[in-house]
Amino acid sequence: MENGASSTKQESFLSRMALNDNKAGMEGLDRDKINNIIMETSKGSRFYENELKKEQQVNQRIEKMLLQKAQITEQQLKTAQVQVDRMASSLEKSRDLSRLIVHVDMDAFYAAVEMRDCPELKDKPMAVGSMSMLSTSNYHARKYGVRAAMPGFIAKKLCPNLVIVPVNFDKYRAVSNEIREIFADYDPHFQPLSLDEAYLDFTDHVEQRQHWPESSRTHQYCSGRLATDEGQIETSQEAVTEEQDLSPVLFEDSLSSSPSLPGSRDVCDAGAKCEVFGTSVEEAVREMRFRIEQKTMLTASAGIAPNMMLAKVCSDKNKPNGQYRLPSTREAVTDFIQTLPVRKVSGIGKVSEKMLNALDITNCSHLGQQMALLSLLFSETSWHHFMGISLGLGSTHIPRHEERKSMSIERTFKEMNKTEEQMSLCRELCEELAADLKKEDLKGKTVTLKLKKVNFEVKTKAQTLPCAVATEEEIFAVAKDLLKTEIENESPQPLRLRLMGVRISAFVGSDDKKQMQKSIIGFLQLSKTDCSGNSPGVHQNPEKEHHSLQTRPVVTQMCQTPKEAPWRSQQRQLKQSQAAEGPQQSFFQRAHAKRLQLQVERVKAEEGGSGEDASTSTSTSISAEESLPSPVKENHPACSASDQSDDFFVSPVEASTSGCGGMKSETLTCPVCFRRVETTDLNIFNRHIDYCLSEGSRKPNQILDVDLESDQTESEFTDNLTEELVTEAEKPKTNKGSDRVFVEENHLQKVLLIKGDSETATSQQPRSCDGEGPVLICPVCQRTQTTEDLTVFNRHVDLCLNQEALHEMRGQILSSKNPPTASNSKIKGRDLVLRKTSKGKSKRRDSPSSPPSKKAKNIQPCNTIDRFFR
DNA sequence: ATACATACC
DNA sequence: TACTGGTATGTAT
Repeated sequence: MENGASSTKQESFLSRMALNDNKAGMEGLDRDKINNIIMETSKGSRFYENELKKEQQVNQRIEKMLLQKAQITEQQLKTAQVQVDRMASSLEKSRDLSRLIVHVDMDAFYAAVEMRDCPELKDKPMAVGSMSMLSTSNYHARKYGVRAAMPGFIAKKLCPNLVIVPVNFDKYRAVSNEIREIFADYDPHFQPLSLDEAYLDFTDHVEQRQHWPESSRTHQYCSGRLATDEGQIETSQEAVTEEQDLSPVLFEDSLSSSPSLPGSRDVCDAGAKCEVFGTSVEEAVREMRFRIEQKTMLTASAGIAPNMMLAKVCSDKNKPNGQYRLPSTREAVTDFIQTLPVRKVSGIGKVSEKMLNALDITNCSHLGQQMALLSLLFSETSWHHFMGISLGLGSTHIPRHEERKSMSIERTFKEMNKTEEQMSLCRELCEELAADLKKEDLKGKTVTLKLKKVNFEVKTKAQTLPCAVATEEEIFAVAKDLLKTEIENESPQPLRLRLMGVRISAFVGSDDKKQMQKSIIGFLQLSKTDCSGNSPGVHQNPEKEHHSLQTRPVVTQMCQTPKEAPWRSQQRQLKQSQAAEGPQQSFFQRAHAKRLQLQVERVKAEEGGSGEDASTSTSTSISAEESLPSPVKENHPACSASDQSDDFFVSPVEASTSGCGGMKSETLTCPVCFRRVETTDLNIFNRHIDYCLSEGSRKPNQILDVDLESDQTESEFTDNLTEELVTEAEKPKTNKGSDRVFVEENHLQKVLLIKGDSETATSQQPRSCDGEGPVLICPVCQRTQTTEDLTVFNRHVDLCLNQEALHEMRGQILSSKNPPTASNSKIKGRDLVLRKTSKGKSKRRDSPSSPPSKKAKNIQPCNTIDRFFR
C-alpha cells in the first residue's frame, strides 16, 4: 500500500504521456522502446510541460487520498463494510440477467474505410488524421505503438513508414448510415454511441427469431453493395471470413433480398453463395456482422452480455472481426469480472485507474474487496459506480437518445495574441455556433467561452442569461464580454491563445417536437422552458407553459431522505425576492398582472440575491442588449418574464436525484396508474410504466385528439374533459395535514404547487417543522384556498387548469385562425390527463421510439446508485 | 451558477 | 512545425 504512493512519485511523468496500450491490437508491444521515443519526441514541449503539471496535480490528489486512508479507523471500516454489504446484497437481488445486450463496434473504423477505398493502403501501416493528431490507425500501425489520439509527428517517429490519410467524415457518416440500417433490423431502438458504435437490445429479436423459418435467416454473400457503389468491389477479399472468392459480377442480377430455399447452405438462387444463421443470439449477432461486412466490406466486432457495461467490455474481447458472448448466469458474470482490469471498464480512465492502482486495485475483484475503503474515500457517485462494476451490474435497458445538452465549437490555431484578431475569431465562432443552433432550432441560456493559452492551460468562462439566445449577435455579446474580461485579466501581458471555443448550454425547448415530448415527460420531470417567445405559434400565450408545469408529481425512487429539496431553496429565493423589490407590472399583460409580478420578482431575486453576480449578470445583459438589433432586444422582457416563471414553481427534479440513501422499499408506485408495483427492480418498474403508457396510447385520448387532429367538436371535447375530472374525483386520495409541498405516496412523491401571495408569502412558506399548515393558493386563479386537504386543493387546481385550457381551446377553435396545434394548447391538456388518469389514459403519439424511455430515464436518476445502471 | 477535471470516441 | 474537437458528466467552490 505504501509503495503505491512512492511508485506514483517515481513514475509520475510516465502515466500521462506513456503509451496507452489498452487498445485492441496493441498487446505485447515493446512498451519501453515506444515510450522512450514518445518521451524523446515530447520532452521540453509546452504540451509536455503542461502534462507534467497535470500529472503532479493528480499525484497530489492521490497523496491526499492516501493520507485520508491512513486516518481511517478499523471501526469506520467495519461500519462501512456493513453498509457496503447491505447494498451489495440489495443490488444482487435486483440483478437482471434476462436481457441480451449487444455492443457492436466497427474495427478501426476510419482506417478501415480508407483502406477499403484505397487498396494500396492495405498492407501498409496507416492512420487517419494529420501530423498534429490521429483519429485512428490500422492494426498494422498499432504494432508500432501508433494509435488514436496520438499526434501524427510522434507516430511518424514510431513508424517512419506510416501513411497518414486525412479524415473524411462525410464518407464515414455515409457508411455509418449503412450499418445503422442493419442495426435497426435487430433493434429499432438501438443507441448509437458514435459513427461506428452502438448498443442494441437483442432480447426481442432473439425471441422472435425462434419462430423464423430458415429462409429468413439466410443471407447472401455480397448482396446490396453492388448496386450502390462504383468499381471498388474487387478489394473485398480481406474482409470475408469464410468464403474467399467473391466475384461481384456474378451477383449483379441477383440482388433480391429474398434469400433462397431453406436448407441450401452455400448456394442460393442464381448461384449466389449464402449462409444460413441459427436462432441463438450468437448466431443472430454473427448474422448482423455478416450483413455489415457484405454491405460495407468492413468488419465489426461485438459483445453479448446481460447488460451494457459488460457488453461493451465483451466487444473488445475478440476484436477485430470477432464476437464474445458472456453467458447470462450470475456465475459467468462474476467469474468474468474477477480478472477484468478496471481500466477496461468504460468510465474508468487514466486518472481513476491511477488512483485505484495507488490503492492496489488493478482488477475488478480488488474493487469488490476494497469496497468499504472506497466508500470512505470516494464520492457517493463514484463508489456506487465502482460497486456496480465489481458486481458486474450495468444497465439492462438501453436508454433512448437523449436530447443534447450543449453545443459547442472550438478551434486550435497558431499563437494568437492580438485582441482584434481574437475578437474577430470569437465572432466567427459565434457565427458558426449560431448556424449550428439554427439547424436544430435550439436556444440556450448559458454561454461558455473556452480559452487555451499557448502553454496549454485551459480556462473556461461562463455566463448564464435570464433568457435563451441563439443568434450570432446574442451569443457574441456574451462571449465578447467574457473574452474581454480575460484579456483584461492578463494585461498588461497579451493573452496568448492557441485555442478558442464557444459553447452554449441550458437549452430551452422551442420546436414542436420538443414541446410534445416535454408535455409527456413533463409529468415526471420539470424542464426549463423557452422564454424567448420567438416562435409565435408556440408561445402565443406564456401561460400555457406554466400550466404544464404546475402540478407536477415527482418520482423519487428508493430515496429515504432527500437532503434538501430544491424547492426549499427556491422558496428561500422567493422570500428574498419579496423582501427585496417591488413589482414591475409594466412588462406584462394586465390579465396576468399579479402572477407576472411574482415572476419578475423572482428574476430579481436571482439577479439581486447574490451580490456580486447580480451586477455582472446585469451589466452583461445590458451590454448584450446594446449591441443587439432591435428585434432581439424586444424579446428580452417577454423572455425573462415567462422564463423565470417556470422556476417559480416547485421544481422537484433534483430532489429526486440527490441524497438517495437506502433501498428498503419493496414496492414502487406507478405514476401513471398509481398502483403499487411489487418490485424494487427499476427495470421491471420501468417496463410496468411503459406498459401503462402504451395501454393509454391504444385508447384514444380525447384532449389530444382534439388538439392534434382538430376533428372533434367542442362539446365532445368538453364531455371528455368532464369524464376525466370524474375519474379523478372518484379516486380516493387522502393526504391530510401535510405541511409540505409534496405528498408522499410510498416513495413516489407527488409535488403540489404551492405559491404565496407576494405580500404574504414569507409567512406562507411551506414549513416542515412547525405545526401550522400552509396557506394554499391556487397558481391558476390566484385565489387562496381554504382547505388544507391537498387532495381537495389538487382537484381545485385541476379544475382551474381545465377551465383555462378549455377557455383557450374554445377561443382558438372558434376563431379558427389559430387552431390549436400540437405544440401549444395541448400541453396542459396532456399534462392534466397524465396526471389525472387512473388507468393510463395518457396518449403516446410520438413514434414508439421516444416516450417510454424518456419516462424511464426520468425516473431512474432518482437513485444515485441507479444512475450508474442507466 | 461557475470553473475545472475526467472520460469517451 | 506539430498534441484535436464535440459532448457529457463529475468534483469543488
